[in-house]
Amino acid sequence: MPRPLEKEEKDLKESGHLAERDSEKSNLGPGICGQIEKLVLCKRYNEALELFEIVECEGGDFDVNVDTYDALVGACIALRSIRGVKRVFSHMVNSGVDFDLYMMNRVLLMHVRCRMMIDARQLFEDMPERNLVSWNTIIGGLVDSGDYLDAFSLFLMMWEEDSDDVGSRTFATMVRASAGLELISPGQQLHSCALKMGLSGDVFVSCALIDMYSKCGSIEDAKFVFDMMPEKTTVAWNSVIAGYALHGYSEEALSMYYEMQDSGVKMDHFTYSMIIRVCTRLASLPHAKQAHAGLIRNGFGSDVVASTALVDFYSKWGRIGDARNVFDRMPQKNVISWNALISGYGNHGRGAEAVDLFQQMVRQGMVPNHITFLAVLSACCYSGLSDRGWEIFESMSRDYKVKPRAMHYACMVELLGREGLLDEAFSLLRDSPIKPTINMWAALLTACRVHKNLELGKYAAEKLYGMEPEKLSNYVVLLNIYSSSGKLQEAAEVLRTLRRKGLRMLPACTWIEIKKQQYVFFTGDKSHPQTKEIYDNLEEVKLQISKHGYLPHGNNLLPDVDEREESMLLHHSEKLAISFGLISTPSSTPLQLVQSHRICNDCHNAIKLISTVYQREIVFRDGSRFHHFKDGHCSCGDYW
DNA sequence: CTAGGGTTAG
Repeated sequence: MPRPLEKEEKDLKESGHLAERDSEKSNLGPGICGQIEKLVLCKRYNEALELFEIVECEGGDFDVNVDTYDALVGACIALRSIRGVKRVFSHMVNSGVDFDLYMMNRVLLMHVRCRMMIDARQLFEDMPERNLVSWNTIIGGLVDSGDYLDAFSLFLMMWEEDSDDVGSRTFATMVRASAGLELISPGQQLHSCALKMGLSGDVFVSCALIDMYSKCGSIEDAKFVFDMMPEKTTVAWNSVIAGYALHGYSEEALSMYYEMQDSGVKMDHFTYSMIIRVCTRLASLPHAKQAHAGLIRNGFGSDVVASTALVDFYSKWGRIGDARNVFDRMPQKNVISWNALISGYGNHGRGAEAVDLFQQMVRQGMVPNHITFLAVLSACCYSGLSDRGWEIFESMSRDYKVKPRAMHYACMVELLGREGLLDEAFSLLRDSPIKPTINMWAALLTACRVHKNLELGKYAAEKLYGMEPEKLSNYVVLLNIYSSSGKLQEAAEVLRTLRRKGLRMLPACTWIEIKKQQYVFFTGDKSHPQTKEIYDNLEEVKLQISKHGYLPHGNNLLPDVDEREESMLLHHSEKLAISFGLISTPSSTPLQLVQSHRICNDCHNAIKLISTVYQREIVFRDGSRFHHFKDGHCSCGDYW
């Protein structure tokens, strides 16, 4: 039963929300209707609906007036309770209460909010009269549930019925529908209509337009609409930043964020979530720390989404301890938060802890999804926990009713491949209930490369050519397999195929951030002002790691780059970047690098030794995965 | 009617 309402009642009376209540309706006991209305006013919606249900069950029919129905409808809207909608609505119908236009619109909204779109459409059809609110409610509901085309046809009906009555709200909604369809032309038409009707100054229309243009691929138009806004709201800034982030313009997104900060507009948890994600892509620790501080300072520290983004950031950049800290402080966590941390542990080569967390999450009643399983399976895979991996793989559909998808099979192919069980890996791929996908063949091909199985590797590579003939890296892996086993003729053949197809290898580049500044290095790069120091230091590094057993072995494995680079092994972009990092940061500072291609064997080996000799943690993201080098070991288990 | 923007994997 509801707890007493004295405090809220007092507050409401003082604020004028409660007037001469209780006396006027006394048809049922001690003012049940009044109780319900008060509970709704205090946002205690669950209790309001419970009370309604109790009275309904006990008393059979009791008189409820319009205000109480309105309150109950409000409770259903707030709670999105389908059960509530059914009960309240049928009570209303049976009571013969008068559905005026206002009440019809409320009832319509109640159905829309609870995603009962079939009933909502029927209600709308049956309405004896409709106004702008009715149209907006039903059209908005259709857009929210992704029925964009239906939304358009209703909008056109509305337009024909009375085009003068179409307001800015409707326009904003329809612009959102165009964004959902990812069709720019209806969006443009709506834009010009809005201009003609003088609605373009409307904040909501502008924000919807920004979002629509960026989702339809025109960030320039989005920026134009944004620039035209006389007063830029938080959402306007967020929308345009989201646009840049969506298109991979991370630097632009970041600089817009600083402009937003300077403009004095309040930033919210949406802003921070996006920016933290941008920092993840840019591998920028200082900017991420700044955003983390801002998040806390502005009181969004307990936001689930932003905190999850932070967990992801810290774990991707080598700071799994910090990730864990953020996670442990989160007052609420969702599946995504757990997934982020589990895959973090997996990427750090800490599979046992990932499995522990998985079990902990299940014990706490969190329901794992397909991504959870991908995270925990790949954690087992990276750490060589194959028995545990198989157990979990088998339990996922049996105990958790999550059907393994192609990616889960690809992961298990990799798990077998790591152990050198290539035939078993191939059988799993062939016998899986899913048609083998690119990822499954690629996992097999990687296994063949690492374990030097020419025949199967060639077979997998050919499959991949058929599936993605324009993708360079497939050819390069085969090229590597051939050249590393001395099959030079075959290697030359692959190169000829490449030329025939006009596929050019792109130069590899590595970038590193020092003091909030990004530096990019190409192989043999001499454009940096400190070039001499970088190269001299590299010689010194080579000398130091040679004492610990470093031997250049360029003929062993080509990187995914131009063959010219083979002779420039020592000057690979990752080595240059690391050399620069070593001389530009205090000792024991971790280094963070991003590489466009897959790291080559020689660099991988060299970096492992550097991490020991110079006592540096080196976090390296390459084209295929995440490497965390520490004390001479890499989190990938030397398999990538 | 009270709109518009955000997090995990690939």
